[in-house]
Amino acid sequence: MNDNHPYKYKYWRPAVSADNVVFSFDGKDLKVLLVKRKNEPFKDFWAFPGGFMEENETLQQTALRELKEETSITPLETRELCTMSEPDRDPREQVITVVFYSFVRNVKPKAADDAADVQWFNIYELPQLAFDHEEIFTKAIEKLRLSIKFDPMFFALLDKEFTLSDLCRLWESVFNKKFDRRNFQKHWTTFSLITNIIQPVAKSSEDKKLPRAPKYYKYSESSYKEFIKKNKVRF
Amino acid sequence: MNDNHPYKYKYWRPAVSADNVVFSFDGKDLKVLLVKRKNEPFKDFWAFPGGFMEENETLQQTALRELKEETSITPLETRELCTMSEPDRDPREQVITVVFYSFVRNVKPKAADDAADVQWFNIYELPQLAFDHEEIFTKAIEKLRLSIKFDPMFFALLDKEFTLSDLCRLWESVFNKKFDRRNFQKHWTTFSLITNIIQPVAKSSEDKKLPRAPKYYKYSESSYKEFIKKNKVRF
DNA sequence: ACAAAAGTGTTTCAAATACACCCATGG
DNA sequence: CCATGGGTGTATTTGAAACACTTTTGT
Repeated sequence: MNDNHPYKYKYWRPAVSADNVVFSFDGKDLKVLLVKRKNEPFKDFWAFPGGFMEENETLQQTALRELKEETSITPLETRELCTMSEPDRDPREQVITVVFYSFVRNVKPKAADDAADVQWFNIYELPQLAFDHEEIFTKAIEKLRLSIKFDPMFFALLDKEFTLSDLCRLWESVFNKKFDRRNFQKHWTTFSLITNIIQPVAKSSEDKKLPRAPKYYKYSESSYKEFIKKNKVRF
Repeated sequence: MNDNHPYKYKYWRPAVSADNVVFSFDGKDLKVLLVKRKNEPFKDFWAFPGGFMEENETLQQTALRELKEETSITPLETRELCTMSEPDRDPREQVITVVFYSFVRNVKPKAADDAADVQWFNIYELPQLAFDHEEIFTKAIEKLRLSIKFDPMFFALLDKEFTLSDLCRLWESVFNKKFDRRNFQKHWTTFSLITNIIQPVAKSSEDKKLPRAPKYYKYSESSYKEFIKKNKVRF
């Protein structure tokens, strides 16, 4: 590195980027947001939206800023997933990337300047990805499956008012397998209705055409926090 | 930044460091490894061992290299904890740090050049820490408590051959509370002996002076993997 | 009348909890 | 002979699992 630089710490430094794994759920399939790269390296490959860090922002801000720039999407909440730092993960020079994941609902992305295309993909039907993004995706799915039980952020994937069938379909998408609807419902109507984590609501507008009208529920953050407080480890 | 630099990506870049939260367990208390800083900023404050990234290494390698340099300790395994990137977390310029955590047993650290002192601290009696390291520690404890049930790395905190009382004391240290010894033992002698995750061994050297000779167990990685395979999510 | 989506019910079984008691050893 | 650390046993309760049946409505 040129010695005539403004840094106080005289250390080599990698380029630093932040990427986003954004999930959404259309009521049937879990989707993940990908952008088609307009530039080298990996031109025309699909990749998770993201970009380079700028001065005076946190990496989370980098992630959200780039996501908005490239796809016009802004999730309410993001979580850190992992950091990728293999020296040759970018063919040109060493770039470390910090990956965040988030959930959104019912949003249509708009492709921006440096992305040729933006699209939701069924998580079980992904195209080939740029860089080490397939490895990133594997980590994201693992995190997803680990956290669905206790991370209330998951409810961001559902409408504010949802049915237990909706919730069940979400779980089935996350684990890519069928669950027993009866036991699934019982679990939530006993365990979770006692804790009030989900609460019944009178659904105002009934849009779906269903043989029988389902009950609707909403997620209660305050009850969730109450539950977490009480739920201590014992033996 | 000076324009005459060798980087292909012409972006601003922060200094990047890696830090280590290293836990150990002396049979009674959980400890964490801290170094006393010899240099500014935060001179004479205690901090987690770590340092700046060098070219052509991964962040995990950075963490392990710095840990070895500063304390002479090399854990068998490390895991990523989080990334800290608040612009003002370092008073001189923006430094992002990727934090790793690991477990070791029975090692004495040796202070090195750029650390005035190295010491194990009871995790419930920590001194004031440098930078945002107290926030890092809070995250580390949370991770610890979340993962003790299913992360086999935890057994690295025990001797290869351990008693169920040892294991119980470890849990008690992690959660900072007492467990019912009877139920704790039953849990491991039923659930986990069936899965063979821990297996009884004939203890060779009996060093402790106890009223009654306890049974000794060892952790079985292969049985753990077998268990994880079978343990599927259902409803 | 029947398919399709939604709801409820029962029985069983495994695991967590909350308890009490016995055993061996060193002082 | 008793305190201490270690081991075993039993009753209760809870939640998960594996099952079948009923309700509503559009066609």
